[in-house]
Amino acid sequence: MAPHPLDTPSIQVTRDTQQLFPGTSDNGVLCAKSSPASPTLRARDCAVIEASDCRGASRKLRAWRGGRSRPKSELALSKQRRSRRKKANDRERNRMHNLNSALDALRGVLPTFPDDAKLTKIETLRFAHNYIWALTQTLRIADHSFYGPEPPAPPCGEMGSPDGGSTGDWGSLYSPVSQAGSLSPTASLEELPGLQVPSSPTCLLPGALALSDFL
DNA sequence: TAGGCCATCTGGTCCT
DNA sequence: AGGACCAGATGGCCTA
Repeated sequence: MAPHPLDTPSIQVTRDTQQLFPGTSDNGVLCAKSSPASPTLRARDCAVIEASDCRGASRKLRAWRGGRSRPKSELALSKQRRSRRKKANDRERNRMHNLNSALDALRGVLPTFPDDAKLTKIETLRFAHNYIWALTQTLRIADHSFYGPEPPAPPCGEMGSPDGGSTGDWGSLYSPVSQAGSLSPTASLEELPGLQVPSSPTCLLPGALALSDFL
């Protein structure tokens, strides 16, 4: 298990240590970023902050200068901005590491074929969604078969995914719809651990669904 | 070599 | 004021 980023604060000498907030020009014009930036960044960042240029620029400028507090030197401001950005970068890095850890945990409970195959992020999310949906349907069918024909199964048209049916971009009525099946295992649905496919899938699991259909 | 995936940096926005 | 979250940009790595 990889060390948690929070436990081991990452000390990375990256671009940010070299070119973060190059500072201001002599006349006090703030040029926020000099690294290769997007056109939008170029348009909005390395511009002279003037009221006529930016929305609420005067307010930003006042805030940037420290509001009503004692004005700081340009050097101090530059140091402060650099420090804040570095801390923000660290937090963002940790946040993404946590997100990836959660994603790894999710991968850990999802069956993959072969076992060491690693799903991408989007595949993991789609697979998890559809896998949960399939398990839910399996439980529902199992209940029906155990307690008899009643209560009657809802019409197929009312069976949506676990999120209430309004799946949006996640899928349609039949949730296991392949949207990006880059992983192409040949295993059938019956091979999914803990997933017992009814002998008569009827409308729930039409046809022979492959694992790739869950992605 | 093009395309996909990913990590990281960054500025903006919202919230506490 | 500062943190969380988000989306855009960028560069690196890998594979077909």
